[in-house]
Amino acid sequence: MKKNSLVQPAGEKTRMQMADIARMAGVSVATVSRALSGSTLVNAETRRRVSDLARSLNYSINIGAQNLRLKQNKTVAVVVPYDAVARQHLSDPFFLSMLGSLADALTDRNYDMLVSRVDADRLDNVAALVDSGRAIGVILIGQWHHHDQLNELARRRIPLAVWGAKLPQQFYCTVGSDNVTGGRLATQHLLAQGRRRIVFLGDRNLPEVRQRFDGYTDALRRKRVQSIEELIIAADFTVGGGERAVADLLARGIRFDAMFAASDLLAMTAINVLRRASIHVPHDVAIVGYDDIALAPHFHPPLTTVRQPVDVAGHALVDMLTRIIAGENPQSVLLPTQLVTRDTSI
Amino acid sequence: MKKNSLVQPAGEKTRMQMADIARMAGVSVATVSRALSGSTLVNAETRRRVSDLARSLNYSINIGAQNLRLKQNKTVAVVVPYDAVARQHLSDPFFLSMLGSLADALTDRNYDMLVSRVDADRLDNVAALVDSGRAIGVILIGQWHHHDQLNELARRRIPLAVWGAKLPQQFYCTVGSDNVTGGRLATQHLLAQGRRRIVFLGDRNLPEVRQRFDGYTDALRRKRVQSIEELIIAADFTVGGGERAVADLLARGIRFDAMFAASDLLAMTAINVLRRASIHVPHDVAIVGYDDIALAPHFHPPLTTVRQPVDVAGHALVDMLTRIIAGENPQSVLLPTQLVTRDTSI
DNA sequence: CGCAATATTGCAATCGATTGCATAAAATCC
DNA sequence: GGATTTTATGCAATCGATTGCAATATTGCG
Repeated sequence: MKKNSLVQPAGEKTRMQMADIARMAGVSVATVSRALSGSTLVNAETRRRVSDLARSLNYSINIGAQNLRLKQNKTVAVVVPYDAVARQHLSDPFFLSMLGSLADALTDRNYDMLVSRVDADRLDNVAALVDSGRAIGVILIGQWHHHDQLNELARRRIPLAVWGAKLPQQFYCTVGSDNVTGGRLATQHLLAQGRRRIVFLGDRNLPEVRQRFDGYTDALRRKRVQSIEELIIAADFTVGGGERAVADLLARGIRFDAMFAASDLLAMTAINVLRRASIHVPHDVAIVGYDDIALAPHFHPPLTTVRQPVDVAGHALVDMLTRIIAGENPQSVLLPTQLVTRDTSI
Repeated sequence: MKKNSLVQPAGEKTRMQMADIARMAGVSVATVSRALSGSTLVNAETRRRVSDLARSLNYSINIGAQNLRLKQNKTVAVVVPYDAVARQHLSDPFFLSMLGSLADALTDRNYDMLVSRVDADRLDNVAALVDSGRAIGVILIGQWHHHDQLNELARRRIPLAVWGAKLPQQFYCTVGSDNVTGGRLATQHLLAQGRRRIVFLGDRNLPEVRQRFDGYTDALRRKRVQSIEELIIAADFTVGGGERAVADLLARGIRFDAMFAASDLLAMTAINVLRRASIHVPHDVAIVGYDDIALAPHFHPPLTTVRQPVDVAGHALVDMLTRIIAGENPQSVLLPTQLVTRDTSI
């Protein structure tokens, strides 16, 4: 008889709402609202009756309306800058594990996770996520070389937590691993094996890689080993990029007896290229990667690498963001890195 | 003086809203609303003035309020069932690429993507995502063995699109690759190389793997090759699981000259274990994987595999979901698979 | 110039929830 | 028994937007 039953003969298109529960329970919406929130202002028996009814009808409070009324928001945007040119997707497994870690941390705190790919050249778009009330704050994975844009976001008071390196003149907060120490540990380990011609593989334009490189040069300096320009190789984080870089290195006939790669993916790619050239790892070339992704211990040979504590990272980022939202002014966090010695470097 | 200025001395805690723009522009909120939506009901000059003002103040319409009023919703939940016991995280790179593909497809259609890990044993929780208005529909990656729970969700009229296998007695819609053909292609390819003792590696309890296995047995039958029970090896999708399974296979001294693995990750793990046992790939054992993940062509040796068209998959899933939401009753989609011959099987 | 047609704008109801305040019913007290 | 307190419920305003309808300002036409 009602319009509803005509519009959608197959079933209830229109979602259940509080007024429906109220009518069926013979009470007002106010009472339903109170009952469902467990208020003691409503009679215990009524409360139970309403709750049971709501449950049996699979009713869930409309979050949008609730958020509007309460001026609250339990959604965090997780942004992965996306290089439209390089199609640098979510390709690195490290990002995936990071996403998993964030999902865990946010779920723990009862936040929803809105995942957004944003064009790296238009990072100002992330402000709209907050300005429009879609999210209460932003966690950004992939600092890359967007320092200035991130500072601009912070200036606009967008609650923002970034996974990356702590830099001078930085007005946004980061959580990152101790890249300098990580780079130093990796390099010292290789030096301790008697290696002297150690390749550094990675794109130093990226702050995190730059810091790992600083650790590398620091380790060399401490050991009074001359740093060799031709062993410093630029390679982006893509598989193809690493492949080209190492192949090129071989083609140029440059001798080296070890390599420190800025990511496990790069290290693995390098190992594969070397193997194709009949260069034995670790006998001819010892290799240390960075990240300790899930695949690292199962690679052949199992990969020596510097572990970034991903599981801690998610919680640290969420923690930082909630504190920023609460009006605090937290310091950037440096998580400890740790050398994991396996078979590519013995 | 106001309470706000005490709570948040640094700046404007309260977000800009339409009323603010209206006051500053000297018009009513109605006019602002119309101006920002580009309505011709408002004078062109006023429209421009209001738009400019809004832009210069970084104002964005509150999506929550807008959705409430318009009874619309542009958020899709992407759910990855999470096995609390096995800690089967988002570990497989294939899932990651799938997530990327979905992000692309949803962004194209101007949808937001809410990513949710849900306990695999409590899949009924995903209904709440829709019932509460958080999302307008659900895309689920990881059918696993949750057939019944998924049917139950469909029965409750939750708009749902699943990546997985099409099964009998299925009331939800799936997009998946043609697993049977994929399995057959892989096996026929190995048979064509003269291999006869072909290991099948994978967990046949999972529908997709089961179908790949059906393709495997079908190829054997067509070629009148006896299927050998001891070559059928159970292995879950984790790295550790594959490692144990293959090591166990070797320990039991079972002879084999080829292997069809249900995922690239399994294939790679297997290759590493074999190499450690000095078994040469592809000379001693030819291997074909499944998925064609980004790493596959860069592995050593480059991996022969069956490609699942991930890029198409995202659009297909989003397409299916929007059609379900529009009240249509789409058929499950079977995407073509394709053998990619590389070096592990020559 | 007067009236109709048209172009702009604002008022107020609405979306689905929450909550202060008023009120009705029941319980308690003197 | 009547007054007062306590308990339970409902009314109506509110959150920040959209839009039908009414009202006003402007223009065109004879």
